[in-house]
Amino acid sequence: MIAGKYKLRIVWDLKDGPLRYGQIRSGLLRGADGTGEIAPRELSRELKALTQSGLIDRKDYGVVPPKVEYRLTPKGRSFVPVIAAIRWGTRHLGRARAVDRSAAS
Amino acid sequence: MIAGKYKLRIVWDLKDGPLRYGQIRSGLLRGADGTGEIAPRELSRELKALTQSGLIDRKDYGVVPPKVEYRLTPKGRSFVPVIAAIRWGTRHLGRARAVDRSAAS
DNA sequence: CAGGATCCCGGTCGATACTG
DNA sequence: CAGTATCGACCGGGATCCTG
Repeated sequence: MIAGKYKLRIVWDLKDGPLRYGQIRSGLLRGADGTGEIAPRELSRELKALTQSGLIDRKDYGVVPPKVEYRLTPKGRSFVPVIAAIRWGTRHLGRARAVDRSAAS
Repeated sequence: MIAGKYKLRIVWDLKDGPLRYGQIRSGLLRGADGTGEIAPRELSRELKALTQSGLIDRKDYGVVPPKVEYRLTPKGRSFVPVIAAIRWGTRHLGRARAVDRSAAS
C-alpha cells in the first residue's frame, strides 16, 4: 500500500493541507540544484496508486490552465501518525534523510 | 535500512528473544504447506544486511552441526515500537496480512 | 544446519519527448 | 499546468543445486 519510493513522502507532505501537482513535485526534489527530480510519469503513478488506495483524494478544478489539488482522505490522515513513528525511529537510528522543511518535532 | 521483503518481519519475530537461522526461516513461511518459503540465499542476505545496519546481532556457536543465533541489538529493540505502529496502522487501514502467532495487541 | 553459487524473471524507477 | 508515451537500466527476489 505504501510501497514505492515517494508514497510516504507524498502523504507526509500533504499532512498540512492540499497541494497541487507541481507543488508536490517541488517538494520531492532530491538535489537543491534541481537535477534528478521525480519524473512526471512516476509522480503520476504514485498519486494514482495512492488515490486508488483511498489515502489521498484528487480534485480537478477543470479549468485551463489545469489545476488539480491532492489532499488526504480521513484514511490518509489516520496514517500520518504511523509515518511520524517511522520518522521518529529513523531519526534515532541514524540514516534519516531529513528532507523536512516544516521544522516539526 | 528496513527495505526488503522480510526485514520487518524478521525484526518483529526476534522481539521475543533470540532465534536460530532455521527458526527464523520457519517463521517466514508463506503457505502452511511449506511451498514458497524464503530462499536461503534471500534470508542470508537480509540477515547480513540487518547485521550490518546494527539492528541484529549474529552469534555463531562454532560447533558442528552449525548453530547460529540472531538477536536484536539495543538499536534493533528501539525499532520494535516503530514496527508496532506500522502494524497498528495496517491493521486499521485494511490490507493487514496478520501473520502473527503471538496473539499480541 | 546454515549458508554459498548461479541463473533469470518481473517490477520499479529514471530520462526524454510530447500534449490538451 | 498536469499530465502521457516510449524506451531502457537496475536490482530485488524466486528456483534450484551445492557444501563445510
